[in-house]
Formats: sequence, C-alpha cells, structure tokens
Amino acid sequence: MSDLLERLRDRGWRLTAQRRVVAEVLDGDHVHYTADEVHARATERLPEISRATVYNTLGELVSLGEVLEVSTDGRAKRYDPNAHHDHQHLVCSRCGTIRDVHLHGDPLSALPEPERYGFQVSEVSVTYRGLCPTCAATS
Amino acid sequence: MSDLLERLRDRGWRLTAQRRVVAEVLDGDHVHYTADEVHARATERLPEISRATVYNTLGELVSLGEVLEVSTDGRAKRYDPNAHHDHQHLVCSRCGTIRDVHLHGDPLSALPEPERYGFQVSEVSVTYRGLCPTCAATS
DNA sequence: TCCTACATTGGACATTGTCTAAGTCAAGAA
DNA sequence: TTCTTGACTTAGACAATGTCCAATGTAGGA
Repeated sequence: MSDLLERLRDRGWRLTAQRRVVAEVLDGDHVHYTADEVHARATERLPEISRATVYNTLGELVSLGEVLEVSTDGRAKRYDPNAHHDHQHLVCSRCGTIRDVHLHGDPLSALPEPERYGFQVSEVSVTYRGLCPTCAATS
Repeated sequence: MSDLLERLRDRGWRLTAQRRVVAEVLDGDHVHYTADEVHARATERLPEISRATVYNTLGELVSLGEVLEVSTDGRAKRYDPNAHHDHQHLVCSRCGTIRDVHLHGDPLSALPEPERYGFQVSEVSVTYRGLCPTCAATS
C-alpha cells in the first residue's frame, strides 16, 4: 500500500495526513468497507478527520483506478482496494460478508452478439450469493 | 400481467386498487423503474396513492418472487417484472438505460469449487456495462 | 349488510451521500 | 528557512432514497 502513496504522489496528488490514513485503512485482503466504516477506522488514528474528506478521498481513489466501488445490495457502497487484479464477488446473503473470487474464463464472452443490442460493452461484474459456512451452520 | 393478479389472489393477496395500479405500471418488457418512477406513474391513474404503499407493494411483489430488485448503480433500486425468465442486465454507463439479456451457459458454473470458500452458492447476477448506440453516437 | 383483519395514508425519521464557504496546510520558490 | 498559493479539509446544511408508525379506510367472508 506504500506503493500506492508513491504512485499517487507521482501523479501530483498532495499527500495529506487524512489521505494517508484513508489509504492505510483500505490496506489488506478481502477488504470491503463502507464509507462509514472507513470513516470510523480513520477516526481512530486521526480523530478530527471529517466525513466529507473520507468521501472525497474515496471518490478520488476510485477515479484514479486504485480502488473499486462495489454495490452488492442497494445499501451503502463498499470500497475494494484490490483494483489491480481482475476479480468478482461472493456475498453471504445473511451476514453480508464479501470475498473476492476468481472465475474460469471471461464472463464478457458469455454475452452473445445479438444480445448486445448495439452496445459497446466494456465491463462486466458478477456477484455470487449464498450462505457462508458460519451462517449455514446456525440456520 | 392479469395472470399475476390472479396468481396473487389465489395466494391470499387482498386485491386493492393501489396494488392493481402498481402491478399495471410494471407490466411490459425491459421495464426497470425506480420506486419513485413507479409512484409517479401510479399517481397518474390513482392520484391519492401514497409513497409508502408503493414501497410496501413493491416489497411484497419481490418477496413473492413476482418482481426482481435490481441495483445496478448504488442509487435507487429498480424493479424488474421479468422474474420468471432467467436473465441478466446490460446497462448504459452514460444514460443508465437497462436491457434484459440472456447468456450462453450458466454463470454459476464459472465459479470453481476452491473459490467458493465453503459457501452454499445459490444465486448469481451478472451486469454488463458499456455505451448504448445512442450515447456512443453523441460522444 | 356488517365485521374485522389487513391495507393505506401522511408524515416523521433514518441512512447514505453531496455541496459550499471559510479556514488550513503541503510543497515549491526564493 | 520562510513565504506564498492553490489545493485540501472542515462542519454543517441539504438532497435522495427508504423505513416506520398510529390513525383511518376497506376487501371480502359470514
């Protein structure tokens, strides 16, 4: 994740304490926090950081292609730092846990030409749903 | 869609003017209205229908499996009456137009066993994004 | 026709996200 | 090092979407 900060500075990003903290919070595998969760964790390290700054910073990281925005449930969007490795998501339909998963083949090729209605299709996102082992055990 | 009303009555659904109007609004192909759009259209036929009733009715139709809830963009959820034919969605990334599309093969089979993390996977939703012909022409 | 359980209503409230004006500060210049 | 400046941050108001509740209305069976 320190790579990230260097990459961003090279791109002219001004490096502030707030941005550093947001980037640190997002560091890790299978991280998919909401903006509120990022704010709560950032506040532990930098108590005066504001909600607006968290939203701004997350938005910038998304625009720069360093973080993915994931909306699995129509509720709050989640932010996924694993933007440089193509992947999809597996979501527990009870507790909401999210895992990054890798598929066989390219899902883009599953959409036949006549089903494209003349669109220039450029992206695809796949979300699997089911019960995670913990929730399945207590049901 | 009149089939729908009969099916629901058979299941003990009380048939009110409000529910009938919501069901009528959702009748059609490639229909993906937000709750607000459903409310606006319902109001044209039944001016006194309330927002709460539209939300309630949509929620019931979803629970009963007659309508699908689609959240393609982290904004308002959309409601898709085409619940009895398995399909996925193609979304214009500029104007938001949505088309129902049908895939080659079953996307569930693209998720390898070791990538399931012990989940009991039961559903998959696939969303394609790109420019629709109209937006591509004006860009 | 009458009853009553279920449905509807309006409005308050909750959650999530956006915007703005004023103050603050990172980083290059001198 | 200190100065300068434009970019960054902040608090809080506002917007969009959705949920909840108590009071009122009504579909459909008796």
